[in-house]
Amino acid sequence: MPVRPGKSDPTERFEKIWQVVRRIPYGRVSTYGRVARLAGLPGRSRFVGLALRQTPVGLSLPWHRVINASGRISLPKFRGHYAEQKTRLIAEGILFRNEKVNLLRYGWPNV
DNA sequence: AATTTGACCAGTA
DNA sequence: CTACTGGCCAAAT
Repeated sequence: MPVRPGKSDPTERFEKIWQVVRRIPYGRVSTYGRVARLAGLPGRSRFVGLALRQTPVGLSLPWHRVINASGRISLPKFRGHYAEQKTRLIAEGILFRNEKVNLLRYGWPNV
């Protein structure tokens, strides 16, 4: 029993985010803002980034399908998991053009 | 308890 | 295209 079920466990607040991310289809991407809205937390895109950073190992989540509203990967280019995220997206057939993804083509949901 | 941080975003210049 | 701003607000420090 890791944690007292109930309030002060922040992990619970992240679960709604994770549920939405899990629904992003293979070969498509979503944005922090869209995920926040679909999770019932409109305007709290930063919270999505936090939730993804806190993703437990073992929970296989398509975190790489979440990019920013500009179509770019929101990670430092020469640090972190930038390369891994890009590789995973390309492996799903998503094309990059100057480090950017066309959200009109790959964005989910459409609006 | 107070302050800073942040895998964001839309607007503006 | 880049750079900066104000808004956002829970989590982390």
